Amino acid sequence: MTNVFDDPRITAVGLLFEAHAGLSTRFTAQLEEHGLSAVEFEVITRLARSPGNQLRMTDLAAQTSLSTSGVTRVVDRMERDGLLVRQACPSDRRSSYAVVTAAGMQRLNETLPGHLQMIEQWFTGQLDPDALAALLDGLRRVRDAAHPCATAGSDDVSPDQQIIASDGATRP
Amino acid sequence: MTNVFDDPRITAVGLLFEAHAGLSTRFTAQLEEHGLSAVEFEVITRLARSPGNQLRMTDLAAQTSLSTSGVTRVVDRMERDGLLVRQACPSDRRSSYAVVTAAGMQRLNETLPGHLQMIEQWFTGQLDPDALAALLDGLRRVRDAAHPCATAGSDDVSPDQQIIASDGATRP
DNA sequence: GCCCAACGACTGCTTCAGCAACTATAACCG
DNA sequence: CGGTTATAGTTGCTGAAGCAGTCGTTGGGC
Repeated sequence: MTNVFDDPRITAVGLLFEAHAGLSTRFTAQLEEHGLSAVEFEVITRLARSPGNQLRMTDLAAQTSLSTSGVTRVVDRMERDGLLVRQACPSDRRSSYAVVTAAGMQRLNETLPGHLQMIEQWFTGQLDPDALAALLDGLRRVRDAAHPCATAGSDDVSPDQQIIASDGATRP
Repeated sequence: MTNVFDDPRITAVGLLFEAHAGLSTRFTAQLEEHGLSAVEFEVITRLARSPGNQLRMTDLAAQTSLSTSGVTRVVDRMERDGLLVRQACPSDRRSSYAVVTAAGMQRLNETLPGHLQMIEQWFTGQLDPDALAALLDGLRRVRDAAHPCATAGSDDVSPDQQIIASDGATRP
C-alpha cells in the first residue's frame, strides 16, 4: 500500500477528520437520548453561555456552523418544542433574539452531565494531562489559522466582526 | 463569562470541532475549483489508494462517512461525470465495484497538489515538527478510541469487520 | 437438492441545510 | 427631509444524506 496517495499530510488530515467523525457519532447518540440533535445542542449551549441566555439570530449564526437561514429553521423547531422563544429587540426592530426558556435550560441541565462524561470517556480521558495539553495547543493553533470567522455574511473577514470562539477568545 | 457552561472539556471539544470546521471550509473551497465536493474527493482518494483503484460499494461505505445508500448516490453522480464506473464482481453477483476511470485519476492528479498545499498552509505548516507529532499522536489515540468502525451495517463492531483507517492501520 | 437467513445494492420518503430572492427596518448623505 | 444603500430575518427551491423497505443473490443446515 505504498503509493502516491499515502502522503503523511493526507494521513494527518485523515486523523483529525476521523477523530471528529468518531466523537461526533458518539455525542450524537447520547444527545438524542435527550431529544436533542447535535446542532440543537450547539445552539442551546451557545445561548446558555451568553449574557441573558440570548443572542441575536445573526450572532448565533456566526457562532455556529450554520447560515442565517439555517438558524431561522433550527430556532423554528426549537421554539416549536418549547426550548427557545424569539424576542423582539427593543433597539432595532429588524433584529430578534433567541432566548432559552426555562424548559430549555432544564433540558440542557439534564443533558450536560452525560455529555461531559462522554467527552471524558472518548476524548480527554484517553490522554494523560501533558499529552492532552499538547493536543489542545496544536488544535488551538490550527483553529486560529483556519477557522472561518465569517460563516455568515461576507465572504471574507470584515474588520469589525467579533467572534466568540469556543475557548472564550474574542478574535477580529 | 464564567459560568457553568465553560467547562474545559467543552472547550476541548470546541477546539477540535472548530479546527475541523475551519479546515473543512478551506478544503471544500479549493476542491470545488476542480469540480469535486469533499465527499467526492474522499471517495476518489479512497479508491485510488486501493488495489486496482477499486472497492466494493459496501467497503467504500465503511471507509467513508457515508451509508451504503449515500455511496450509491455519490457513485451515481461520479459515474455520470465520468470519474468512476461500476463493474460487476465476477465472484459475487450481488456485489459491484466502483472503479476510478482514467479521467477520474487525471482529475485527482490535478486536484492533489493544490490540496496538499492547503493542508500545509492551514494545518501541518502551522506547527513545528515536534508539536505536529504530539498533535497527531493525540489525535490517533482519540481516533482509535472513538471512531465508529461500523458506520455501515451493524450498530456495533462485528468481529470480522476490517477497516482500513486513514493511516493505513487495519483494525478489527 | 431445498429452504431460509444473511448479505449487497438500490429506491422512496423524509429531513435538513444552503443559496438566492424578498420584505422590513436602519443608517447614511446630499 | 428624500433617496440610496446596508442590514436582519424569513422563505421557496434545490441538492444531499439517512432510514426503512425491496429485490436479487449467496451460503449454510438438513
